[in-house]
Amino acid sequence: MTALQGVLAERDKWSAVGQCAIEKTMSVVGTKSAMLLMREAYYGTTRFDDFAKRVGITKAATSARLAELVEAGLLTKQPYQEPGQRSRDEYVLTQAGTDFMPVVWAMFEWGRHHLGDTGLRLTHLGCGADATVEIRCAEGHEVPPDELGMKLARRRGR
Amino acid sequence: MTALQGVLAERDKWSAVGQCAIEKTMSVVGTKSAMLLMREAYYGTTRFDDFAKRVGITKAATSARLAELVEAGLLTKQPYQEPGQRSRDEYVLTQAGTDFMPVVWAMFEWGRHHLGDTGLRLTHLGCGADATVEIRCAEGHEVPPDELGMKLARRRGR
DNA sequence: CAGGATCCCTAAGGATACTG
DNA sequence: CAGTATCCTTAGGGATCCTG
Repeated sequence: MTALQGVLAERDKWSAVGQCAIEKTMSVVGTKSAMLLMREAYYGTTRFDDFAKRVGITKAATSARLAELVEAGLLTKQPYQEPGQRSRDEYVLTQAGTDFMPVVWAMFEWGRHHLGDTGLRLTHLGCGADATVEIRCAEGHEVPPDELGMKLARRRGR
Repeated sequence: MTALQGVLAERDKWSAVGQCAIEKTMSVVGTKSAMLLMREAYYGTTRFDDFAKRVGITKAATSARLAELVEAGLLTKQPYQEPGQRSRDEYVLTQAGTDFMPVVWAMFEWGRHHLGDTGLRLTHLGCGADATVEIRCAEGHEVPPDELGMKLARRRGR
């Protein structure tokens, strides 16, 4: 039982506020290949062919998905030049792309627990302990499902 | 620059370990409607028609997606009976479904920051502070992108 | 209320071949 | 290496109508 279930009465009001952030996010990066491309970007991949090979999708799909991720602001194309070669582009993470990490690693963690563990673990390099994705509040408390709520904040201009 | 980028040398070895957890997760719940159905489940929706109406998809899609979520173990069908009515099923969250929260709310938070804020906020009901989705280690440290690593643990039987 | 059936359209993505 | 172009298959999902 999650505490959010208490908000059903207000829920319909929120729809009126505008399209849900989850829906917008899924529209932008809601395909398997987009998620896997982001994963590869986190692993350090920057070259087109490496993306295609490591994700295991065709170049056509790679091209389409990378273009969308660039357009959505998660990656940027940056020119680089190897000696004797013409200038090419590589795909590097933006701040928005790095901010997307919790989504990808939350999926990783959920899959690991519920769909079979491959032995891979996220770790905190600073102290060596395993890392995971959690819901926490600004006061630093871990927020269990039954203490998670939703509120409609007064919006400040922007 | 993320620290994970140091792992590229080992990365190809991991592919051999088996299909990535992110990929498996996306195969199971990788559609926009599945995510939105989970969101509604967190808000407390349990009835078929309410899911269809609140998510804004057709009953055919609702039926297909809910069946997949039940099969994947995120929801269960539970019989209920209203006085004078025949017995029907409602869809309730399982533990695996509740465990999926970080994925959905991480998308919510990312969309809120990068695709336009609707004013909705996650809150910790216990203390009233805003809540968010973070990467933390077992020692309780918040893990910034440049301190997040990946390691291949020895797998223990199960 | 909780679907199933049918029809149709679009997006994702594989395979293959070609280009600068 | 970094794509583009073409062809084809499948899955997601809207619209509409029907059923217990």
